[in-house]
Amino acid sequence: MHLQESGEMYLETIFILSKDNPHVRSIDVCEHMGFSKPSVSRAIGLLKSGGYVTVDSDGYLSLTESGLSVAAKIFNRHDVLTDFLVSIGVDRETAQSDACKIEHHISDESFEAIKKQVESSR
Amino acid sequence: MHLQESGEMYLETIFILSKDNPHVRSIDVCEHMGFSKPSVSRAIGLLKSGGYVTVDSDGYLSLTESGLSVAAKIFNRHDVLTDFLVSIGVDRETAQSDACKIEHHISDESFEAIKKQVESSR
DNA sequence: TCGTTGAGTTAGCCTATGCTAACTACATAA
DNA sequence: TTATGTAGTTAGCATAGGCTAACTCAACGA
Repeated sequence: MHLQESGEMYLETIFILSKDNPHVRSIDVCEHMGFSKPSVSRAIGLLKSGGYVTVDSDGYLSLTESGLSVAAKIFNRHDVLTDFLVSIGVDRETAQSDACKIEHHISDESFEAIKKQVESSR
Repeated sequence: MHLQESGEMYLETIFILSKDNPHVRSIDVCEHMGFSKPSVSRAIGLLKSGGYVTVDSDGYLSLTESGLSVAAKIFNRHDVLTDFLVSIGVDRETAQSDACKIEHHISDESFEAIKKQVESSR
C-alpha cells in the first residue's frame, strides 16, 4: 500500500498528538486536523489495513513500526524545513505552513542537502 | 476559478512549448506531459473557461494575460528552485524533479527568501 | 429506567484528475 | 472517390479524499 500525502499527514498527526497525550483517539485527530469524523474514520481504516496503525478495544490509536518510521521521518522533515526557512528570513508561521507542504514532496537527497545547510548555519 | 497544481502544470507546459515552437496544440501538450488526449482536452477546456488559455480555429493554444502570468511565475520558480538545490549539492536531475513539485506549494515569501539565497551565493 | 451525550461507522455525494473506447472531422494519398 | 491518418471530443470508469445525514452503541446523570 503506497501512502499518499494525506496518509502521511494522518500519521504525523497521530505522532504529534502522542507526544502530549497518553492516548490518542480518532476524535482527537478530527479536532487537530479539522476534518469530519467519517473522513478520519475512513483514513484510519485504510492506515490500519496498510499496517501503519493499530486500534485497541478502547479506540486508542497506536502507530506500528512502519507507521512510526513514516511519521517520525515526516515530522523531522517538518522541523528541519521550518528551521531552514526561518534561517533564511521567513516568518516562522509561514515557514511552518510551507514546510508542511514541502515535507511530502521533496526527495531524500534534497532533504539531506537542506539539513546540511541548516546544520552548518548554526 | 482557483487553479490546482495540475492546472499550473498545464500552463507551464504551454509556456515552455511556446518558447521553442511558433504554435502549440493540445497534442503537443499530450506528448510533453505524457497524458492522454482526453485528459488534456478536458484540462484545456477548463483552463479556457477559467480565462487562462485561448484556442484558435486551427487548434493553436495561447496563454491569456492571466495564464501567462501564472505560467511565467511557475516557470521562474522552477528555475530558481532548481538552481538553489543544485547550489547546495543536489544532483541536477533530482533538483529538477523536486523543484517541479515544490514550485506549486511554496509561499511567495519563502520563494523570495530562497531566491535571495541563490543570488547571494553567485 | 430513561434520556442525553460522545465516539465511531455506514451510506452516499462531490470534486479533481488520471484513463480507455469510440466517435467526429478533416486533409491527404492512392 | 475512397482509404488512411491525425487531432480533438464525448462518454464513462477509477481512485483519492473531502463532506453530510443518519445510524449504533456505551456511559452517565436525573
